[in-house]
Amino acid sequence: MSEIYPTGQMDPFIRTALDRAEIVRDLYRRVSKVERPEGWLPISIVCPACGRVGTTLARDWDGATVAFECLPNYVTWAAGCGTAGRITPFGGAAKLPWNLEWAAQWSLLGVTIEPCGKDLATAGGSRDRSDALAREVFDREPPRNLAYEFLNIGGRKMSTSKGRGAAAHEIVEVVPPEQLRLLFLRPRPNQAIEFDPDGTDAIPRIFDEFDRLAGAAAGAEVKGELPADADRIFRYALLDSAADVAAEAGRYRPAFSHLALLAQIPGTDVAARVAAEKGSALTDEERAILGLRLAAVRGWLDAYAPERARIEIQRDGLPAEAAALGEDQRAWLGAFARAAEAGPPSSGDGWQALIFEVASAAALPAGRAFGALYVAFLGRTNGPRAGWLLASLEQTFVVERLRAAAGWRHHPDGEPGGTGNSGGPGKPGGPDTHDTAEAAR
RNA sequence: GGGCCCGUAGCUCAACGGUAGAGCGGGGGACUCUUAAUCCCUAGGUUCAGAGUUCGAAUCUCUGCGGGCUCACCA
Repeated sequence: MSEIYPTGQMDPFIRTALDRAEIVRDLYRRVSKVERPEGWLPISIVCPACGRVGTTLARDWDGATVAFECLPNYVTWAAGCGTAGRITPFGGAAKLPWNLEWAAQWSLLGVTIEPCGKDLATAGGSRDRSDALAREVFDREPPRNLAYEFLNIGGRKMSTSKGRGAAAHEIVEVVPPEQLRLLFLRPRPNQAIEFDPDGTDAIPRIFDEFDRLAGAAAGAEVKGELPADADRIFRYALLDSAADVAAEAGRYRPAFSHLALLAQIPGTDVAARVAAEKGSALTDEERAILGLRLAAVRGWLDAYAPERARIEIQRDGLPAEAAALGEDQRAWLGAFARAAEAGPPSSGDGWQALIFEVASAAALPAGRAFGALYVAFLGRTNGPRAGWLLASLEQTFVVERLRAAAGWRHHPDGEPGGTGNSGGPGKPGGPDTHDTAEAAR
């Protein structure tokens, strides 16, 4: 705005404001209960000597010039230089006070609608003053207003003692532009946006919602209900709202939570995995999307993710959750330990194949086999692709842990547990497993 | 003290006058290389409370309670 003053375009409004200074004064008093001194003029002179704006006081408008003085003690935050004199307040020599400038802009630019934040829209606030100024000083209906709400970051202050606050620049690091736009577009404008990324799945969720809208825009069937304006919301969430929506919507976007897993497995070529899951090579655009998401994922895991999103190899010992393992799973783990020791696979694929192979031989459903592995190594019933997880660990640790998990026994009544009902068709395992069990105790 | 927004299933929200819904989570099930994936089933919430308007209210009005934000000047 400040570059408009020198062009002279604001001059007519400055003149009007000065001519109607009494109306402005009265209006401030009426609308906002702000009392201006007698003879006050709605103008801020730019001191020709020191260039300060806030330190000057103007009076005595004669239709061509005003008297001004740059006062040392007018405001507390700056000291004027003491210059005084008369000046023509046009062409950049002076500025209008905020509320008048706002109202003048509406006339200058022909604004018909201008939403504003609720801090300005409060009763007797800036918006009320500018509206009244437009009507009474510039003889114009103010533009249509629409007060919008704020974005709250989980009720947290901007900077927390832990340094994991929610300053804008920090959020931007974890939420890429298009997802951030979606965050603002989705709720109604008069509704405050509660965004609490800390320890929640708020960030993954906004990615998922974005992907869901993309899916819908691409014509795919998506789960759940869609908002009435789903296609428009998606279009305007895009950085370039003139972009080819269908093309954008059709791009392959790996799910955030899935990437969060892949990113936590050491030695994984995430791009290769994602391409394999897509079924074809990634396009340049998709590579860019992946890069952005991976950065977001890492930032999220680093600063915001809840504990349950972090996977961690339980190095210290067999997780307590292993108590819940079934007999069939223990037997399988024992067999798998032997197979792994006899012929350790060298790759994630190899491990993955071995898991299925041994599970098949033991007639154990794959789901239970995988579940047993996750419990043994992560202390949870699910996790990232087990083959690659095992491939990232040392051979001896893997075998050792498998044996320990196979031998863990709840053992409430002293019954050794070798009831034989786990043998079944699965030859491998049986006796060895039980021996291991005894040894482990 | 004034203004605005919100209070609906564990969580995030949708329905904005016409039989309370979705996603996620939770629970159950399926799946021999998909394994926080995918698919199927399931949850039963006095819609903050009270009063009013209406044939009918989560939805409109009023009051109360609770939560959040905002309000000199300057820009």
